[in-house]
Order: sequence, then structure tokens, then C-alpha cells
Amino acid sequence: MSKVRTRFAPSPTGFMHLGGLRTALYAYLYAKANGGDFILRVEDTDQQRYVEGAVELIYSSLLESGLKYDEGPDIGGNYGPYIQSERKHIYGEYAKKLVELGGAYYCFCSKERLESLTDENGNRKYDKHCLKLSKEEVERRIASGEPYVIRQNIPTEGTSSYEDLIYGRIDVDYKELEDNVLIKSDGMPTYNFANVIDDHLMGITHVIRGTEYLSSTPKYNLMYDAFGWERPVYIHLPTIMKDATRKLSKRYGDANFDDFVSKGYLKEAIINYVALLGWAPKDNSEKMTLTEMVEKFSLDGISKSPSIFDEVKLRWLNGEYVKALTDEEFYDIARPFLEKSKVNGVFDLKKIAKLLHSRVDVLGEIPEKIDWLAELTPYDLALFDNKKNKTSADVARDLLPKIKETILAIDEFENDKIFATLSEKAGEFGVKSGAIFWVLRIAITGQSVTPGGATELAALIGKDETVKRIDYSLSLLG
RNA sequence: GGCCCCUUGGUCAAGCGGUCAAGACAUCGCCCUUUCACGGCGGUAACACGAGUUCGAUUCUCGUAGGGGUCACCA
Repeated sequence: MSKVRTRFAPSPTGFMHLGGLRTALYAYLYAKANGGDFILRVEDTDQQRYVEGAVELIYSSLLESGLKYDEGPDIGGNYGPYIQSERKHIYGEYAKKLVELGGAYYCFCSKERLESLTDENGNRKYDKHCLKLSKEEVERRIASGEPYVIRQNIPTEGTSSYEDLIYGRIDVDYKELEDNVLIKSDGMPTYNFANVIDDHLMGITHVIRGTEYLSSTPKYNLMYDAFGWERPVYIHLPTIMKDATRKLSKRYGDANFDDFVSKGYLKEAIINYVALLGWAPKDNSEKMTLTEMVEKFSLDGISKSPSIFDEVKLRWLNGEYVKALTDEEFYDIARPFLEKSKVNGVFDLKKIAKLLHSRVDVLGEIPEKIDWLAELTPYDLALFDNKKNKTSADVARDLLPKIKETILAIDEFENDKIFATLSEKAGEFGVKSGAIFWVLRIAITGQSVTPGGATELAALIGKDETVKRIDYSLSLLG
């Protein structure tokens, strides 16, 4: 059997969408799991939708997520060029050939005529009007400069079938298909044509793409057959949904790789999570490196039904990746987020990072977790309520002055010392030490969940600030 | 609407004729830490429905319902 070759063929229309990223990932995994090559091809035949810089974004997203392609526009290969707009002449040639083979024909119909074909349901199906044109008339009209397109000639009856590796046998009646445009009036091919020509010319053995092509694949097979080419193996992938009824789409703006990266998700975690949407390895592993995914990848683990994107689980996975980092690594990647916080320039960021490390799932939430450190503002006194430690606002009102006094007496204001000193006072104060820490923590932070224990935080903000905040809390308590 | 496809807990998902129907996230509870978190342990929770086939269906077939996809000079 020939070497497996898969491809990822995005359009440069904007950011790298997570759905697209998953398609790329599976194409990559399938190729690598089978010792094959993974190719990148840019499908930029629609000049209207072209977005400046999008091509570069495709390169960088793929690079960052580790999906290293063996051939592509920026790295070359033996089957180039890998950008469709640079292959325009190739399509024209093959289109002409397909016309000769009877698989396509020239069409001169006006937009108005096409629109008049719309039925009561708003659907439109081309009526093969120009198929009847004589060869002479076609040549004459082309020579006179009349604009034209080339349409695929689809049989009016019969059924086409093929075997999809995920969905099994797919049957579609030809009468459901339309004579789509293959070459547009500007000379550019449509996806319908270019994908077939390129996949064949580039030696693609396995076509991996979304289910939106499941029922139009017979059209492509018709062309492979007409040219006498071997049809590729098809692997269609289920959609990723935003919720039960809505597709995860660019329109919602929150489904781009870059968005998640800037929100503080690690690239490895994003790829890992996306891999799990629609695929489960035999051993049910969840946290996996790309290399492990290659080792475990197999098509029978891919599901047929759409799956809903769950950011909550992504958060968890991301947290796993974050915790696996060393403190130094964490500080490095957390730094931009720490610097965005209000505590930047006030407290030692490295110390804060250490406290934060085991308490952060997504880096983007760092500022909100520590902004309060810069300044204590009014908070809900109900935070003092804690049943386990038997604390309340009343208890706090009574305890805080004693705690303050104790703290004032501490010379070396560092965590261990503060902790030990306050612990010893529990008996004297007539409460559990847990109560002291709970009350102190709330009094100096005003937060229910904090990046560190009471004494760690006290040490971080310093003795003066700690005392100042205790006074402030006492004033709130009245 | 026509056609194609899909249907296991709130979510991701194991399962591929006989299971007390895995696991993960989330949720709830307990424990640990004489401080927050981390961590550990446990609970709640699912085969869309109806007919078949079969000794036996989550698993096979058909239908119903629900959902998705598609019907462009977009990919």
C-alpha cells in the first residue's frame, strides 16, 4: 500500500477555529500514526473572503500547537505550489479536460436567469440549460468574450455510494445533486473542483474533513471516476457544537485558538482537549501529549455524533497542565498576567506566583485573583461565617483586636513565625486555631477563596499593611 | 421542506447480544491540612420512544420523535 498522505486545507478567512484545529489534528494524527505525511494546503480561491494575515495565522497556529506539516506553502514540497491561487492554470486545464470527457460543460446563464429558477421553498436547482448548447455555439460565445462558468454535469438518475471510514456506507441519489459551478467566471475554481484536482495531484490518500461534505462527496467521486483516478479514502468528522443546537462557530467569536491562548490556556491543553472532542483512545487516557496521541490514535475511537464544547472541562485539563509546571515555568508563563494585575509594582510577583501556582486553572484569571491584594475594599461580613471553625462577624469583632495585638508583638514577620505564634494563642483566646486563621484571612483579604493561607498572605503584604487592614475590618464590623 | 447523518448521566465518553451499564469533568458529601487551595475517599445521575429479530437486547432491523448537516460563481 502506498504511503498515507493526509492534508489540512483551510481558507485564509480569519482566525484558526477550534473546529478546524481539530480537523487538522486528526489529519495529523492519522498520518503520523500510519507513518505517513501531513500536508498543508491553503484554499484561497475566494478572493472576497480573503483576510490579510490569515495565512500567517494558519502557519503560526499549526506551529504553536505542534502540528508540524511535512509539506506546505511556506516550507515547500514535491507537490507544490500549495496555495490554490497559484495553481489557477492547473484547474483550467483539467476543467477543459473534464468538459471533453463529458463530466462538465460551459454555462453562460445570467444571474437573473439563475434566480428565476428558484422554487417556492427558496431552493434553486440548475436546469442544465446550457448543456444543450452546441460545441460551435459555445466556442463562438467564448471567443466573443462572453463571461461563462464551467459546471459539473451530474447524471439525472442513479445512485452514488461510497464507504466512509467513520459513517460507513453513504448512498445519495444523483437527482439530489446539482450541476455546481466548477470554474467561476473569474477563472478561479470553486472548492468543489479544486479539492478534487489538488487531492489527486498531491497524492492525498485519505481525505479527512467535516461532515458538511458527507453528502456532497458523491459529486467529487464522479470526477475522480471521470478522470479515471482512484478515489481517496474518506474520513468525515462530526461537528463540534457550542450547545445542543448550535454549532461552535466563528460567529460567536470565542472559538478561536488565539482567543483561548490569550485567555491563559496552554496550547498543549487546548490541543489535548480538542482531541478528546469526538475521539477517545482505547485506554481512555485523558491527559496526553501529542506524541502519546499519535501512539494511541485509531479511527474506531472516533464518534459519529456531534459533541458539545465544554469550557469547564477544558479549564480542568488546563489546570492539570498548569500544576505539572515547575514554579519557575509557571512564573514565566504567568508573568504577563501578573503584570496586568494591580499588585504589579506593589508586591513581589515571584512570591505571588508561587502561592498562585496550585490555585490557578486558567492564567487569565490571575488578575482577578490577586487585584484585591493592592487594596482592601468593603466586603460582605457574612464571609466571617464558617461553621467548621465556629466563626462569625461577632466572633471576629472579639478576636481581631487580640490577633492584632499578637501580630504587633512579632518581630520576624514571616509565615512560619506568624503561624506558630498565632497557633499558640488559640488556648488563651479560647478558640480553635482554625478560627483565628479564618478570621484573620477574611479580615485582611475580604475574599472567600484566596491564593494562600492567612499567615502566608499576612507575610506577603507585610506587618504594617496587615495591621492596617485589621483596623479597617474592625471599622467595617462597627 | 427534500436528501444525508446522528441519539448512553448536565457535559465528554467506554460498551460492539448475556455487564450490578466503565471512566473523566461538573455537582453533592466526607477526610486530610489546627489557615485558603491542592490532594484523598465516597454519593447522586444515562441506554429518547415504540415495534420486531432472538432464549436474551444499550448492542441487530424497522418506524416515531428529537437533533445535526446540506441544498451558492463559500469553503
